[in-house]
Amino acid sequence: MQGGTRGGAAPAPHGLSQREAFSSLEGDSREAMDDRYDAKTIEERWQRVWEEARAWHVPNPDPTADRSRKAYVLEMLPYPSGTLHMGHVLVYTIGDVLARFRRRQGWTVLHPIGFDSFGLPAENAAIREGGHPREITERNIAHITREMKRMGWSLDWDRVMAAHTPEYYRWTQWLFLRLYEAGLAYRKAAPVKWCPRDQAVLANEQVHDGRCEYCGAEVEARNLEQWFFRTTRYADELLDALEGLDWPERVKAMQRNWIGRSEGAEVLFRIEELDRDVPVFTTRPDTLYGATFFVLAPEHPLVEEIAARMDDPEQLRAYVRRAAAKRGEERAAAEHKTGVSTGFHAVNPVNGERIPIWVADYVLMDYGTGAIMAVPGHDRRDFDFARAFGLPVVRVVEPAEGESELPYESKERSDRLVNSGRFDGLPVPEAQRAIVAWLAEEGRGREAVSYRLRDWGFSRQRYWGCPIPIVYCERCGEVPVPDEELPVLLPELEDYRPQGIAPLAGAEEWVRTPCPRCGGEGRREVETMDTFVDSSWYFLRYCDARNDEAPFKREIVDWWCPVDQYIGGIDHTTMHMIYARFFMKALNDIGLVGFREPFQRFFTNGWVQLGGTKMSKSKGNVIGPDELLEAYGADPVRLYVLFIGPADEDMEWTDEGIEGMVRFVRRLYRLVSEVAERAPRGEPPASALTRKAHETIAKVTDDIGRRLSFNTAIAAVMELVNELQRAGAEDPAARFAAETAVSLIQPYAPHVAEELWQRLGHERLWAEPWPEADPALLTRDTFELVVQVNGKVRDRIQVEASLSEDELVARAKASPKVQAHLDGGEIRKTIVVPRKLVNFVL
RNA sequence: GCCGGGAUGGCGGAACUGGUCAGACGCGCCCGACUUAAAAUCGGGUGGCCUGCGGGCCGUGCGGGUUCGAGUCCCGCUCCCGGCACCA
Repeated sequence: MQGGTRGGAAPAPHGLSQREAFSSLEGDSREAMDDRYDAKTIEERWQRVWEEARAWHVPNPDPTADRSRKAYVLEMLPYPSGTLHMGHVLVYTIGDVLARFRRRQGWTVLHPIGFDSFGLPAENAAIREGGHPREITERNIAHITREMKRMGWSLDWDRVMAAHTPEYYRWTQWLFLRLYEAGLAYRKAAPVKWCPRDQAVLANEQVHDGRCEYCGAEVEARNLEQWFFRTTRYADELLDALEGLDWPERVKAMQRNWIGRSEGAEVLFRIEELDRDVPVFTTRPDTLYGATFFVLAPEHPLVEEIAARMDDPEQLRAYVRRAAAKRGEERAAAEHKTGVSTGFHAVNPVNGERIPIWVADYVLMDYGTGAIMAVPGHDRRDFDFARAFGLPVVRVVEPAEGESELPYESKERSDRLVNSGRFDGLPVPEAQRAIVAWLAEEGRGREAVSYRLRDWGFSRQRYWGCPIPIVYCERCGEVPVPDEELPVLLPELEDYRPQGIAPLAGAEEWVRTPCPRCGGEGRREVETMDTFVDSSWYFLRYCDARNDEAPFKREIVDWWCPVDQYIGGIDHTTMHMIYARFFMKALNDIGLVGFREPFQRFFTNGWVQLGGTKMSKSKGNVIGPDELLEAYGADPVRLYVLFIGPADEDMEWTDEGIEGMVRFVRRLYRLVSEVAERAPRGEPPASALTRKAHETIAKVTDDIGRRLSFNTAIAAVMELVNELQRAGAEDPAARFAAETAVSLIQPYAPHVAEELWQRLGHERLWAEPWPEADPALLTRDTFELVVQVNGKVRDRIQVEASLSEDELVARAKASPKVQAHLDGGEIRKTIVVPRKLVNFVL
């Protein structure tokens, strides 16, 4: 624990205060041994019982069984870091409450767990520590598994998977081959950063100011053949299907932004000197007359053609090289726009005007067509460029009234075209239609849609990942490895540091393999898959986790899926969650699954903060679950992380808070123990305490099941416990109230609940049906009628629920307090809200 | 710039469909009981101002509005958080 290092705010180091708290828990020697809450003993005992009963294992149902009461509860696949952190504690506790709750409601619950065990962190840790990624990964998995079990999460460990095991990645490869066959996985040349001195591919983050992070050499762009999934084929569906998902609005908004659909037109410009047509994409076809120059991205294929015909191409080529070495962010962050004039010209199809062609890195090759018509009068970026290089700026859109400075980017309905030939005077929307229609007629353009979403480049020049099952043969070319030869095992490697094109290239014996098609000499693909491929289908594997003939059986997957409740961080919204959605659409089209969306309902957890900021090692404000478990026990920690605040918002951890939760658990423990011993048995009377218990059942059931409002459910149980305590252990309803409280708190604090349930003379609370509120007890036969005069509350009177509206008014009017305020006035209006209030308006 | 979310006591938060003097539950703080004392525990209090102790007035970021009634709905702002962003 990072004692005393967090912001200097805490008077005492955490370690200390927790140890004090711990000793005080044990401290009270005067209480009977039996009535002392000892988290450790209780938790170990019940974890053993559950393990022996295999309580959380769920067998696969008959695929024809009714699936109206199934719940697939899933937390995002964890990367197996050395130890659990507070984020895990929150996420898995949320899922666990839901899983335990639904099980007790008689649902068939799938609540599995696994590990995202391929990937850079393990590889980097291995490079740092000098071990093998596999050893480090497996050690971490073993450790984190123990911690997860100590948290008491009801996970089905019989279905555990880990992405780095051949049993799993065999099927990752198998699925890749299906996508490959369907034309959804393909290779194309794409630029990577290459350090000529280290002879290695660099990750984007390893490039600073166009230089290698390690040796400082100037980085080059290399076009490497890389693997892509055709995510863009589903761009429209990925966007439109968001509508039907029960996800938080901000998550949907993020995906919409990410997909970035925009409607416009593609327009063909003729390049005069090459006598070639080049398409551009624009969202403003109405501004076509305002195009005063034309820009190609530095990576545009025509740039080299142009350079080849220039008298002095060196300046242009140097610019292209410089642009290639820059990272995307560096290009975007550039203070001033840069570019080079080519001396070539493009012809505007609408008026035949010749405009100069420039090459500039503010135009991106991978959006639109990699070329633009520049309209500086109505586009900020083109305007900046025009200013920098003294290019003309023309106005072609004018607001209906008033002045407007250029660049004028807005497009009000009333804005009209000027300087646009025969389209002058047309309002912007009509002008767009008219110009596109004219272009289409002339064969110079058409309506077009462009997306920000790119195809997913999933090959990595790294060792610790799933090998891509492809062999390159001189005669046959690119050949997929046949299914029977899967898995393509990741070879053991002495040196797996990034070097050359990819570390696997160094495993010469592994690389050389006969071509599966012709038997001639072949070489294996040496790149590995992005770990997001592993996590795009893991939730399918859980359904049929021990199948060694296929990744899964379709009927079984179709029975369990889609995931009913997905839980995880909002930070995975745009990558993982889009990739997994893409996978389901692809697998459905291939016929491997019967649905198209993986996650029906999604809950985003907040972050546990300390001292106002997210816990992080670098800030030194980390509280580890290990220490908390030691100091307080799993139940109080589970209760507290869900009690601090709404689980989907960031929350501030405080030592006082968790200590308050320990107090609550101890109070519950003592109170229920007393009730178990002394409370009368038999049917509870229809008393206020009994009613409170039923109201609490209704509230907690709704809070967990419908609202996912975990904090308010705990508060409701606390209210019940408070009322029980006031009534005392001898109250005739005490036993029922205690049983209800224990039963309702069980999803949150399963160990102590089980212990208390046993004390109350029962067993197996985890399998006990969830209590149901008696509706007869929820509707009271009297209620408190609020009487207002002019909207101000003047009295509250107990009345029978059976009274009619007229009778309510009569009672209200009869109240002396109300009379005092009605005095002298004439009642103009009377509002009656049944079962709530009467309001007299004077 | 575009898009999304938010602002309630000393603090975390509650109030779900406009309807119980807004503030549940917890933390903190204050008072009391138990104790030689302390801790623990238990009981009580705790939005602000005024009070003749009956109560009165004000109060949910700011300014307007709708309504018998607004934390909740509408319009206009301020600030905070998040996503996208040379995306043509």
